[in-house]
Amino acid sequence: MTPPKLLDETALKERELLIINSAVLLIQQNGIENLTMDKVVAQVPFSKGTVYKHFIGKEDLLLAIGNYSIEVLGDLFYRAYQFKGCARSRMLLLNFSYLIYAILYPALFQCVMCAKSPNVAGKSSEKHIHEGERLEVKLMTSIHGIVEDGLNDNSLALPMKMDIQQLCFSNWSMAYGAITLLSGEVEQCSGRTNLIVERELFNLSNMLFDGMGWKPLTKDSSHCAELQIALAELFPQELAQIKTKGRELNFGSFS
Amino acid sequence: MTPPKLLDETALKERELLIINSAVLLIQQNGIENLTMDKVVAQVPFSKGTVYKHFIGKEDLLLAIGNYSIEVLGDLFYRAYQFKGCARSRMLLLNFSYLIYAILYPALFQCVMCAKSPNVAGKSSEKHIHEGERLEVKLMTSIHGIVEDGLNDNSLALPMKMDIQQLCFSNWSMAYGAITLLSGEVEQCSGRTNLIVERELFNLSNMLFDGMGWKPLTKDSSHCAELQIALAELFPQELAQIKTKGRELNFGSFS
DNA sequence: AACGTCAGTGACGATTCGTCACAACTGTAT
DNA sequence: ATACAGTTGTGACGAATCGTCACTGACGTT
Repeated sequence: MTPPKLLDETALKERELLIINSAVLLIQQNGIENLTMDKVVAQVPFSKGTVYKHFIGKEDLLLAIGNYSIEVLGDLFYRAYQFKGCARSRMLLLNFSYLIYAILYPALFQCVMCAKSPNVAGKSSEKHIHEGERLEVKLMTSIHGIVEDGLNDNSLALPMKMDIQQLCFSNWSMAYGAITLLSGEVEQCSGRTNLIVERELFNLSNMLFDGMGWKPLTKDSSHCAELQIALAELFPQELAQIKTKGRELNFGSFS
Repeated sequence: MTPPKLLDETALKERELLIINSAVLLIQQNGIENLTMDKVVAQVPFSKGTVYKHFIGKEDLLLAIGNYSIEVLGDLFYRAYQFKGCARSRMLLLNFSYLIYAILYPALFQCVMCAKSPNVAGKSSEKHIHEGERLEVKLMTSIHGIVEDGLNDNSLALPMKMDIQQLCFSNWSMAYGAITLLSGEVEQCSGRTNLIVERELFNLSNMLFDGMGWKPLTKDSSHCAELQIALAELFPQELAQIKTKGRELNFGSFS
């Protein structure tokens, strides 16, 4: 009585990924606001009905793209977490991996934010929502891990009755704010003149870490030189890709 | 030969405001993603053509709403700037006025972010874009003023070769990140459990100010008690309104 | 060969956007 | 009063998009 499964599970996954990649391409070309299901269908060797078998609507597709984006970011974070060096240096490195991500994949960066909005999540399938939650936990694990390393080697102590989660969030929201406001998607920020995103992220991170009392403090260490070396060693491909785009992480303006 | 101006300038402004307010109401009810020009037209005693005389498109209307929102926020900021007390306290107060704004007018808060996206600005009229820039400068003036006060009374010194604008931006992006991620519009943040936006904003602000070396440092002052008193004195109406919404700024969980 | 099930299709109705040809109005000149 | 010119207001319309559903075709079982 079990109805025969005529369709391969992996083939379905592959097709889903094909649709997602086509959509990402369209977003890169036309902007997220001009993404239409009709265009996606036209890009893909399936009909509209088939696409709607995978994604119950436009928002569901957007959420799936967001999930994919989080996965990409998660890999970058994990590499920063695993890198050598003291905890504070690695947290700075992680923040810069976030920046690299935002520069390299602006469309993906935008999709994550977009997928977080309640209107998107509200119209999405349970399946994709749960998958997103799973991926986010994985993402936070790297941040969590670095903070714990700092606590374990006594370079960091929990300040002002805060717990680990709060410290993680502090760093996250700071980096998020700086990158969001400066990394290009927001063009009309009046305070933007003369602000250089890599310099501000660097200063802001260090001020926050100093405020946490996370050793070695800025006055006792040359975090900038360290960071440049670590970036070059950990993300050589990504930095080259950024150069291809005509951009470059510039540390010349601050030392 | 001058063609007669049959329409009053102030009447036009009034009508524009009426359209904006109707749109804001619709956004509050249905969410920003379900705002349609047809619905706006239905809410308003004018025809579609007339509405399109004021706003060249949906995005232009959105930008105008964003401008209106910035104006509202600018008033709150200015009040924080003018309040008594030391500079650091007032900057903290300003950050909390931002939070009050986000809680009290979530639709407006969302519109500002939305209006910043390039797809909206790209489809808007020059007139509304310029007006937005003007309003933003006004907004930044309050932040700028508080930092300058801090520099003047020597409670703050520019750290690490940074200038005033960079310090302003640091505070702004930090507050922006924390409030955006926690103030409710973003529901699915995995790190969100057990995080209380007023507590995190308070801690994050103080850590950043400590990192800047902005006196009095946290260890030397009871910023929390001060803040509560200042908020009650400066924003009594707003706090009452927040209570009306079933929410309340809760300082019990941290002291 | 007949039948049942499932994948796949694309035409269709419903919405929404923004426009434009026309209607209505206002003030001035005759 | 009437004619007229310029301005303002209207809503029907075409184009674009969304998501659905009745249908087709392929495959396996009886």
